[in-house]
Amino acid sequence: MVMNASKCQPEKPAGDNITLFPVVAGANRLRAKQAALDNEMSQLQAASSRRRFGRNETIFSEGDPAGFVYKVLDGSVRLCKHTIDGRRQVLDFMMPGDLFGFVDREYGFTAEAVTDVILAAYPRSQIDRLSATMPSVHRYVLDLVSENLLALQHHIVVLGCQGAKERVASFLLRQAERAQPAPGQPLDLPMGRQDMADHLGLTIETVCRAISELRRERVITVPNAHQVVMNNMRLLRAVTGGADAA
Amino acid sequence: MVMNASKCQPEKPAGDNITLFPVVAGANRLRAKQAALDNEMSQLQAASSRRRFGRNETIFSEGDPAGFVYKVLDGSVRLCKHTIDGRRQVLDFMMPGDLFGFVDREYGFTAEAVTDVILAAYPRSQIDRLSATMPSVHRYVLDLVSENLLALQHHIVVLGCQGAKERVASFLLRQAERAQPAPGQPLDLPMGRQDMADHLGLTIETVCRAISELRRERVITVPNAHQVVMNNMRLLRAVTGGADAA
DNA sequence: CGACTGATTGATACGTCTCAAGGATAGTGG
DNA sequence: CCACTATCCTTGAGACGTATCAATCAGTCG
Repeated sequence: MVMNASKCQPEKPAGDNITLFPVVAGANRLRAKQAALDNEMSQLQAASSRRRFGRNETIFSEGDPAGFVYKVLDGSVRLCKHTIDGRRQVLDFMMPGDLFGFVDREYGFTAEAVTDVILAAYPRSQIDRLSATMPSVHRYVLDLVSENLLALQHHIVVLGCQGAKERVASFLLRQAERAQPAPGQPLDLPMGRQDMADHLGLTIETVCRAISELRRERVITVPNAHQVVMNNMRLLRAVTGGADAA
Repeated sequence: MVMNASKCQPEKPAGDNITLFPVVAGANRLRAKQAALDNEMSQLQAASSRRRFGRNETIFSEGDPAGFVYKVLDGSVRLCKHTIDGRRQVLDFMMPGDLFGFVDREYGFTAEAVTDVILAAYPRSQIDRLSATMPSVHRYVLDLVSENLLALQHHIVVLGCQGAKERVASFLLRQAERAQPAPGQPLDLPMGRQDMADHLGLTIETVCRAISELRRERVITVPNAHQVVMNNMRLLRAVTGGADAA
């Protein structure tokens, strides 16, 4: 139970940089304040630390005081809700470059390492201070939350309207959009089938059958359990039943 | 197709006030800036306008430029996503006092009047200006969005983990928590069965059957299609299977 | 009163879950 | 290096829950 299923590269710089906010924070108008921003940012980066977690290790639990905002540098993370009677819902998967844990004073979900993972941890106190004093940072946080909101809304449509095959197709499309693999190149799926199932409100067997069916229909190719090649994006989108328009 | 099913009271002050933000914006530290805030707020209120929509009328559509933030003064509103092939997902219902439309430059969903409805419309430009200059307002907007986020996450658990009866029970509990009816007093459900079904990812028949079952088990009493009395909150929570802990 | 809309109930079909049995793959230890 | 073992994935058969189709019921409005 030690090593990662999808082998964990020892030294890939991954998330392109370890700063909390990307250079362009969603708008160009920040350019003028870049100097001041850089200063604050270097403070933030100085206060940040790296953390490693092994596969299936818990990063934080729902209800814990939200002391840190995390950025995935390498590996992937699942955000889950656990119900009292033991059911589990995976809200989302966080991939390299993604931020999580920036809402509210207590974490609203549990974060677990899907693979061995390297994170950057930023103190919440610093983020809050920055957000309060710098409109650009505040704006960026709001943009992050908004994006999050849209993703959740879309997932509600998936869970509320779609059948099993449609859900799996939507999931693959979303992962492909985030990872942007070159056409014909395989898409990495670090999470296991059970994780997908708990994300899509299905059982592991139903996920398997849906994937097999898409494979039989030649919509996708499945070199191994953790990789998929999308042969026909158009067709895959059609499978979702119009829920994924783009 | 004109009058409301759950009779639309001609002059109930409803949302307790017509200001965009309540007096206490989620934190006490605002108190000091109250005077300045009041000034800004009065400007905002001056710029706001009232709007009326009839039952099933569209308030705005997904993709429309987000010119206004709305507050429900009377009646109720459903926020939906429509898929290309005609399926519909109701993301949430907005009741008196609730705000909607404050994320992003384009609306991410369609808003429709469930009943005849009276709204206050606030120009987005003003809100953005306030939010950029006043940290307290910014903070309040963030709180609103966060609350929204939590609600969506919870609903994902409902759709992903729960069966039909559990979903209906969760829905009733949530509505009761928002409306806080006195014990033994009926809870108003302005929306029809089809709206509930599209919210819960079920069919209208399944919603009916779940409600009937809860009625047979004496967990709820149903005076009419638009009212429910919760006889046993504890039992109702147990029905949800532990998804609604509080 | 009579027609309409929405809610409810019943019978059946379909899709997903459950339970069970192989099969593939990676890590372990001889 | 190879067999061993554990874990995960895949497939099948049958059970269960929800959707679908159809009919009835209840309330509202003309």
